Amino acid sequence: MGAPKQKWTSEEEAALKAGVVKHGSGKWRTILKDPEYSSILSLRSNVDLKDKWRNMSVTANGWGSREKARMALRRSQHTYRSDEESSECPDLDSDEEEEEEEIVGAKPLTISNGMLQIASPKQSGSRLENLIIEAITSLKEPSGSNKTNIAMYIEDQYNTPPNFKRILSAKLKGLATNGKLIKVNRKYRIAPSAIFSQVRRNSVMPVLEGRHKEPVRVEKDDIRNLMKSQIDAELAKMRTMSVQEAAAAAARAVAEAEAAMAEAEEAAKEAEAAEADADAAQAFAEAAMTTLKNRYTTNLMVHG
DNA sequence: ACAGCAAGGATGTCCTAACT
DNA sequence: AGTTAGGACATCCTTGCTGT
Repeated sequence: MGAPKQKWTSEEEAALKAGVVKHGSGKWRTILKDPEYSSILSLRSNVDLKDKWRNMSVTANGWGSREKARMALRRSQHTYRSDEESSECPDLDSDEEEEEEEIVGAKPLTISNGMLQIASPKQSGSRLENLIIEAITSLKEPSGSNKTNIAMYIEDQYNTPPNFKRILSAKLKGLATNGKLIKVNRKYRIAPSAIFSQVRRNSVMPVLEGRHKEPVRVEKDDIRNLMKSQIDAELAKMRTMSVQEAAAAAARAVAEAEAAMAEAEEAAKEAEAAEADADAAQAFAEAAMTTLKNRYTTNLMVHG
């Protein structure tokens, strides 16, 4: 190779991490230009920053065989604590305790019939599509989330297979093609129809933000809280019911869920129609602007 | 056309296990 | 204990895409 390898110092890594926190991942040039980090990262290019960030993400989430071997060695020497949350990604500290926490906190994902599934009993059967939607929703990035951030989110939450990035790329491409995601500037946003089908699976209606061109965002925590409180209330009711009453209540719940689904479907159609309206309106506005500009220029030419 | 970025290939470095 | 082979990781480099 041409240039000799320059190992990253902890100071450089810290500057990179701080830069990403401040400007976001993908803004490598901006981070380099930031006077706060430019002196520390003066020997690095934007590509170096990108590569290092990639490596840091891999080290923090995807455990290579070297780490596995180390962990196996340690496992044989002492036992682990198992009640800690996994740390933030990417992790710069090579602190042993944090490494252990990540392994313990990771939720394994498995591939079955070409679909990515979570092996955790709570969420078994979840598909990669759902995870992607969850990631984009949770990241709450105004202009959408790029592939790296989506991958990092999922890898942070779940233990992913080694070829996860490739699977994710293919899935994102597929979702963008079939219209479930909208890709703008390498960033992905959720198409309204995808949100409604996601919500339908959760049997909860989202709060619509009116006829807006921006995709409707569903607050995951709101859904979770709503579902939990609803379930708690239902369970409390059911404890006091007879078998017949419980059966009747269940039938009513099914009917309500079906009605909600139909309503959601209708709302999805409306949202899509609204989007089309907005596009048409924008096209009209642009045409009007062009006409006005032309008239203005003609007037200028005629009247001086 | 140019700049900036992501993706992926190429290659040096490090680590571990096996062997002597 | 020293050496070596193989694998994994870290970094550099190239290419193609996208936006201005």
